[in-house]
Amino acid sequence: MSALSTHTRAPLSRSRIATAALAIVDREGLDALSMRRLGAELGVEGMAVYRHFPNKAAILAGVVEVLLAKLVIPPPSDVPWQAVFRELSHTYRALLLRHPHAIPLLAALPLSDPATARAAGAVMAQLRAAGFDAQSALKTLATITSYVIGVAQWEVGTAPYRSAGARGSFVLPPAADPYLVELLPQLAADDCDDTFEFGLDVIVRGLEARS
Amino acid sequence: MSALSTHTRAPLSRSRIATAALAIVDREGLDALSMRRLGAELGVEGMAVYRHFPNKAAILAGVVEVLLAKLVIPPPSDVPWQAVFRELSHTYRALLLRHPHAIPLLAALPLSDPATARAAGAVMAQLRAAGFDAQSALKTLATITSYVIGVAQWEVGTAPYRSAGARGSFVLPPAADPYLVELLPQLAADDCDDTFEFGLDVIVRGLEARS
DNA sequence: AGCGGTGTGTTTACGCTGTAAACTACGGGC
DNA sequence: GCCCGTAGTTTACAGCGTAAACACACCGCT
Repeated sequence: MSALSTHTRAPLSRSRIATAALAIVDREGLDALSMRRLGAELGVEGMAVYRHFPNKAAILAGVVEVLLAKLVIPPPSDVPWQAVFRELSHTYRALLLRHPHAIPLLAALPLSDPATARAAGAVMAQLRAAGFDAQSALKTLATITSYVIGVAQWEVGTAPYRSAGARGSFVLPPAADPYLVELLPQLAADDCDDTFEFGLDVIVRGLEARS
Repeated sequence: MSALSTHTRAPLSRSRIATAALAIVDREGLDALSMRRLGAELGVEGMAVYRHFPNKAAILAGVVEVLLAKLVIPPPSDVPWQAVFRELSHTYRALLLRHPHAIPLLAALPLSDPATARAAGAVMAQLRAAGFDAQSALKTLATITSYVIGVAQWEVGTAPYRSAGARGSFVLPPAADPYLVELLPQLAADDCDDTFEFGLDVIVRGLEARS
């Protein structure tokens, strides 16, 4: 019986495990990802995962890998760099927003793993092709990456306030901080896509002004 | 004896606890902060902390509060907004770099606690005084906050590579990703303060171009 | 056909975590 | 002098990451 079911189920693999881990993170948040929970998701006993990953950190790296693999970065072309720049930013932003619970993972990117390096390298190639010199391209990459991730974090962090505002139900206690009272309705009224576009415009214009 | 020592030591308090927690985080990293460890730091039994904070999340909020209290934001003046903007950015950046292990805490800022609201409100006041309308001020705040935090995260995350580069000892295995091989020396040669200034210039210029 | 090795998953165990509950001891008001 | 509230301690529990020992199915060899 149990032998049969063991025999029947699909075998574990690095990618199956990483994908399952991402599914848990997406569905239940980063904290919900434990070895035992991951095992359960795969119909297996937790410790089984250690046959394929040395430790939990490696699994998180695997999740990052899965995420960055979804990031298709087109090869350099003769499209004006501003358009390319905007498109890459939007693509990355969309990925982050599709996996809000995984943002801290991508924010901490140590560039160590090949997945990150590959993505970074592809963007660098784009920028170089657009005429940026190596150092400017790197600085630009750092700037835009920081910005996109930062905004996504801001957005996710402030989401509760926006939705509370939309429902017209701020949970503010009557004696709340006056700054907060002033800030929150503005925050609630804020359209994050607009805000992102605002900052993206600012950065693109700033880069244009530099040349 | 033990009664005496109990009697002698300074009593616990919210701020004493939060400060001790920050000290642990600074010295040993976020993961090292546990209730028992925090108790030990205070010469007390872990569980004692629960008399002053309802749970660990509240302690982390307390740490954020302590950190943001260090952020002195000058009142509005007639200094050109570009200078104010640059100074605020540098001040915040300096705070983050002085507490690198706490960056994830500040990155996740949900604006919920009064401390965050106070700081955000003070910056908003500055921007308003400089002639930004309310929505632009908020978007600008979001942009610069995202950028400063993002760069700090980038910087901390890539620090190992820079220091390895400085020592001329990349730990890259011979068969490393070609992108990585190309990227890493550039990264190692990068001066983060320069990179920060680069992006800050870009943003300031972009904001100027907007008006 | 039988046998040993290898590789995958399971079991058990250890020290750690956050925190609920019960307990102890001190200080101030009646 | 008692009595209560407050601060700190003790004990306990479920869950964590992971090391180690174990069980079992498969493969190639003879």
